[in-house]
Amino acid sequence: MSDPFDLDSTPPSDEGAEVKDDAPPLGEAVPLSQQAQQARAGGEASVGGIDAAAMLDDLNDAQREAVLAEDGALLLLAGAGTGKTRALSTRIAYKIATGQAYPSQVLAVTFTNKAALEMRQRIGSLLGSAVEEMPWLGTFHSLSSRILRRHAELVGLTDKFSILNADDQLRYFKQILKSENIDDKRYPARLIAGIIDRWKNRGYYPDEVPTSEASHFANGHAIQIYSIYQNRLKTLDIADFGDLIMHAVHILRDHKDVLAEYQKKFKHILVDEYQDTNVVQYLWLRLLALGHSNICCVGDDDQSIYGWRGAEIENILRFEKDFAGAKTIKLEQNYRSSPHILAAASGLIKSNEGRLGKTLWTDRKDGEKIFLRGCYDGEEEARLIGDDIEAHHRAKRDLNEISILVRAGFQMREFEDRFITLGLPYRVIGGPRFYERAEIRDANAYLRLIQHPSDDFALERIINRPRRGLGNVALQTLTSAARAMETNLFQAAQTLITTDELKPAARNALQSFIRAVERWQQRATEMTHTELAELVLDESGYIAMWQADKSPEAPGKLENIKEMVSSMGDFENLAGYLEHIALVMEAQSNDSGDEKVSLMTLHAAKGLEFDIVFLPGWEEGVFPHQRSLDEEGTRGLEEERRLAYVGITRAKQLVTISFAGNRNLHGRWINATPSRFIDELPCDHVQVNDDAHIPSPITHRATSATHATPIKEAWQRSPAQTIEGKAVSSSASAAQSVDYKRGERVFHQKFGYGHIEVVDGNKLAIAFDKAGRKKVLADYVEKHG
DNA sequence: GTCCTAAATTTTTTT
DNA sequence: AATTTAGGAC
Repeated sequence: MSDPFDLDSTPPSDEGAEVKDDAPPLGEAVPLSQQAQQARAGGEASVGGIDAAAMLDDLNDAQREAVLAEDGALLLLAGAGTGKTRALSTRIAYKIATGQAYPSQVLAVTFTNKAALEMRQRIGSLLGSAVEEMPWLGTFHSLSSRILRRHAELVGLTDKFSILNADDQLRYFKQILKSENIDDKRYPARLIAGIIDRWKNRGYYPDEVPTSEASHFANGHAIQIYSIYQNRLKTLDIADFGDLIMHAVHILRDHKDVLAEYQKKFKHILVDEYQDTNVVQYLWLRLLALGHSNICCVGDDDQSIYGWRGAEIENILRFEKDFAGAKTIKLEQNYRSSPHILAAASGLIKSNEGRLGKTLWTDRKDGEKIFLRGCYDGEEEARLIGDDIEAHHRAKRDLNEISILVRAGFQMREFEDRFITLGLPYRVIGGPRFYERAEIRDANAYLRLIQHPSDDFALERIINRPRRGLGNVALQTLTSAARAMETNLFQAAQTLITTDELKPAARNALQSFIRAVERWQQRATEMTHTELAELVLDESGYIAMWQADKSPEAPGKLENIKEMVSSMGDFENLAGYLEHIALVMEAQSNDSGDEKVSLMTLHAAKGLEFDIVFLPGWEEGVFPHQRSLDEEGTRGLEEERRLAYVGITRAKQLVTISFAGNRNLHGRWINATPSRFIDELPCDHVQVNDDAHIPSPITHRATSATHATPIKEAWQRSPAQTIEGKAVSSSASAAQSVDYKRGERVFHQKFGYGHIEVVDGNKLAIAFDKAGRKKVLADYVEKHG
């Protein structure tokens, strides 16, 4: 009887909720201005001892207007640093505190889990502990997943469906390409995946794709694969990321009764980062908001940076047409950045066309101009930034308030290398994720298979990990058997072990594997999911496999698995845990509050702020990224420019933009040109900085740009030298044969000091004091007493 | 079926 | 440059 997703579980009582839903304690009947006065006067409007009026005290006029605006469609056009999350959270908290809505009647949607968490915390602190639950606050994906589980049968799934991750998805596309005899050189799986993803972002099932697109994209192969793929997912009872939202929209669209239920349920809909919504997400909102149109969207057209994921900036530009009678409130007072930073960012974004147009202003007067620095190459850039950060650190600046924002992940490496050498503590945000590590995915695959035997992707992953003698041939046989029977691999395997299609050795191996899984499934009902995980990882031999592994990373992997198992205790049951890892991917950061510099991509930085921000790699081809220009033209360029805008506006006090004259990109030296965005920065707010305060070890470089030099001239002069003569550096350390022994202490140019753990010919596995375990060639280290 | 070597491919951004 | 994939030897 207990349905975890019961729509009306949170209000005081199920029956009562119906009535109260229609007549909230203090209602829309009272004009809002009056209501606000009441609230200010003494909090009569408040419920549960919370002082709703106090929430308004620290807001500016526009923010207060946003909180108090009448029901109906409302667009908050909020520039960077204008307190949009604050306004949105307060609007929700205010509605709850004044009794206009129960927490369970508020649908609040964000894009990232991080944003959802932050909003939850903000609302929580506004409301105190009085109202903790906000069951319908989450990301589009997590909320859709909930809706989908509740009505899965309407789209041919069960409530236990698994969620497919991008990795397995791509592997499966490759399989289909092969089995359909499609040339994967001409039509790479990535391309097909991209096309299908775009269709899903627009909400098209295979039979709904416009015919012209269906026949032209990838010569018709895309639609062919999409159709096969979607059918297969259905038989396996699996949904991918795109499906979560697409299926939810189809359910709402095709089942009036279900839609009505949710429409009635959600009295208030609030959406964060509206500029990033794509077509399906728009439909999703549109359907749910239909009727009362009680929807409040917050966004900034200048921060739309997810066009490549299907985001339609038009959604926000069109808002007032979409929702008749919509009201727009602009939040323009910026509380974050200094005037120079704000002016530089505003000047840059002016080059974009088709903006809604906001004028950010601040009453701050302090602050320095943006620093611009040309460097010889990427290594020097990393060194100079490292030096700057050390200087800030010595000046007692908090490292947590310093960040380096890069265009793409590969740019992070040289900074990590440099920071390790310096011993400078740093954290990578959105870097390699815990749940994406191979050992964690293996362990989870065991659990997925037990939970949901039709999860072919899980079975394929672990059927031969550890080695059971079930290699490609056995898997091939199994796959074709499954296809012939039109069922999943697990069921096919159960049949296959009763026939003699497989050789005896393989058949026995398969049989004992299947029996083991069946046994674990039974045990699952009689123990906690944590105990189950321990049992399975032990009995399967998976733990033993890593224990027997002599490679230096094996102990770390075992450590990760241990961490994973212990984290499972935070979840109610196995299903809850699996749902979490599929949707969240990020392990809860148990960051020990230590001071650390943050390193991340510009995309990951959205919504964050720092005192000091470094923006390296502003070179044509890197930023704006070449691919973006090639594939999206002007549209792509404008999105890159918005990304630059996002980067600059993260800073409260200090921005340092830099570029290198020579850049090593995947092994080739490129003679780089400074980014066009540098030219677009207004000169009055930029200071060309040639490291007057930090002596540069590169002597053959021009070092004379003055503060007054216009930006253009400065960069044309400074980093003009190219790479000749540079590539000699590594050949100097000729291979002298030295004997190394286990336990010996050594020094490495990049990783610092460490001791040898394993000697394998001229290869050494070394545990570095700061850099952790690495495999290194003996030529690159020297002995150290 | 497994292991080793050579070649190809990667690097835009994420739920 | 580094990691993944394919092919060939055993």
